[in-house]
Amino acid sequence: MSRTDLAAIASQAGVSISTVSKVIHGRAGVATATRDRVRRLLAETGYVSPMQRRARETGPTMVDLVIGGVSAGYTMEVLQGILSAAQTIDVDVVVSSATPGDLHRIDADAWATRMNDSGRTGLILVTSQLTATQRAAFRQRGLPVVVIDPLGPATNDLASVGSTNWAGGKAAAEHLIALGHRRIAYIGGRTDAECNVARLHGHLAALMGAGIDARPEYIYDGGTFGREAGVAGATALLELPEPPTAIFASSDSIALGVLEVARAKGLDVPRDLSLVGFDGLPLAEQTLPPLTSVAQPLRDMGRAALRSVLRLAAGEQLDSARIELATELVVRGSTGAPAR
Amino acid sequence: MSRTDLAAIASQAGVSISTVSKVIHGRAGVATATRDRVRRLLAETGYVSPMQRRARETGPTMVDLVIGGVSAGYTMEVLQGILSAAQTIDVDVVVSSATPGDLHRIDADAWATRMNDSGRTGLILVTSQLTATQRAAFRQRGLPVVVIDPLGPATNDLASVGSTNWAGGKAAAEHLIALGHRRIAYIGGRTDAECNVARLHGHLAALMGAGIDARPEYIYDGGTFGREAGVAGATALLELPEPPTAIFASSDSIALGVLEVARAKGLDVPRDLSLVGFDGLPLAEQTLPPLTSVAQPLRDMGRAALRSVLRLAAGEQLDSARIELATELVVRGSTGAPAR
DNA sequence: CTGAAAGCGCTTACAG
DNA sequence: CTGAAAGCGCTTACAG
Repeated sequence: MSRTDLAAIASQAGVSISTVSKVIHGRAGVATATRDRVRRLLAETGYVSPMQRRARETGPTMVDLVIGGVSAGYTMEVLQGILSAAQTIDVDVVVSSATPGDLHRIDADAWATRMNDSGRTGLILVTSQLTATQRAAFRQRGLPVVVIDPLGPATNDLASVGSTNWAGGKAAAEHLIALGHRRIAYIGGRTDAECNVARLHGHLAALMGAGIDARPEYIYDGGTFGREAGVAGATALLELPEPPTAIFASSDSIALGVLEVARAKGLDVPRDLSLVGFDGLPLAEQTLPPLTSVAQPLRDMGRAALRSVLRLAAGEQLDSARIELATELVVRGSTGAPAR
Repeated sequence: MSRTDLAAIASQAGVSISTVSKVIHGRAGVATATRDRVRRLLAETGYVSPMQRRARETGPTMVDLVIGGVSAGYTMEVLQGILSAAQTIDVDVVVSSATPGDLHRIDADAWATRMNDSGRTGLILVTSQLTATQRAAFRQRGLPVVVIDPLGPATNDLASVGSTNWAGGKAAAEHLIALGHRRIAYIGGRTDAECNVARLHGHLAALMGAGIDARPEYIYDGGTFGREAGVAGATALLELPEPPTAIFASSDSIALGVLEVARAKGLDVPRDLSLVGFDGLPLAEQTLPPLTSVAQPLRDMGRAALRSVLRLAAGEQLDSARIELATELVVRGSTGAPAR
């Protein structure tokens, strides 16, 4: 980014330095047309006043983080990862909360301007997505954005951190297949979440690899990653004429819901029903039986996102716009060989 | 604080403006004695460059928040309360994480200085405590501190926000007594947490009020507010020669552990065992059966803490150093009349 | 080591 | 509505 000063803006706008100064400070005595022209130029060039520049150089490095829209357990893990990494490298994290829906309605231009004014270095979003217009607003001001587990598909113009969802889904199903299961159901999370689609397709790939038909009635669309999806899904699946002997839930929260239903129905897990979750949250260790789960390295993902945003802010190029950390199948007590 | 500019410092130090400028920027060409004199004056007068001044006046209000050491569900509720309140009044929240143990080891002087330099307005701690020395460091710099649910007892020189733990504990036990229970056990959380002690004593007060003897074997010291305390406590309590017909758990997480054990033992909740939790986390609605719980208004507590810290920063006096918001017993499916 | 003087980028009162 | 000009506080090259 070139060093833009008032003089540069002024000459580009064809006005005097005084006029630019007035626009910046919102003083009266500037024609609307002139004001708009200068404003646009100010935004395009990403003008930073010497004070702001100085504040940024002197003050602590500050990164914005937007959470919201995911389970408390998931969010806390990512947050802890980011905070612990931030602490060691002396970065301050400004946290705010917004659902993906809220986010789309935010005026990114005003947001980015504000971040710039406050000397923020970059932005990390959790399980969310920005519109192209919003991303442009940040890019224009040289504010890097990194998304952890973006809802939409990974694109090259958006830095993102995720995990190997497809491989994780495949590992989960393969584990169940290796135990002898043939009737394996899938309970999905948010339909608009790319990670959910990848998990499902990993699951299907494993079935296909083992020569098992993917029955449509064994794929339940939960709509959310919450426990309620597990309750609804398990209820529906276990009432099928030929119920599954194993369920792969696309989140640990969903798996918790499944566990509740199984118990309410008097089913023993894993004897009557095997269950695999996804996320590897701390709560997976604490259920009875402890939950077999595909663990995402959520803390590492938080750390990686912070590192990426700082590297981008320093003008470095990322090796790849998309970072995928490895998932790991953690086998606990909720999976076993099918009874029949 | 008077408006100190370089000229004022220079005249007080008996040197030129140039020299002061050199000292500030650590440039060579200043005698050690001169440098020291100017440095001292700079510190004494609290010189703030126009850029810093501008940044602080222009910039957003920023409050520091330290989380850690409590369950994800609890923390997220408080965090959401603080963040939503902060959003509406345009305050930025800088979050960091530290266990109560970490916190005691931190050099508060350096911390407070840093907060001052970064233009922070105040500090909110969650379920934690500062030493007297640490509190003094913040007081000296005019940085207000508010603690949500402090570990130690409430003192007049520390602003804190909590809930009516004693009344909540009493309400829980009274509810169980009203249902006909006489053998009511208590599973406690952190022993060093004042709120835990208050809940226990509310519980005991209810028993006493109903003329029920408090049996020592019915009071289990879990040591933590986590699920493991519930597992250990329920296991011990249910193996007593005369097991309780109801358990009051001092946190929802503990109650979850109790629920697991009850199921593992084939006990029906609430027919064989009634169960009351404490906190009113979202997860309490999602268990099977849904958990009767003494709800703390965690989001409101977060909001109140933010409001308090801002009022203190504005130089206002709080009506009371200790704010206690009302708990509310939310009756769900985990409590009923004892079978026998 | 020191400071008068020129210069920096920005702001503002004011003449047109 | 506009901009030349004076001024702001700070920085810096340079003469002493």
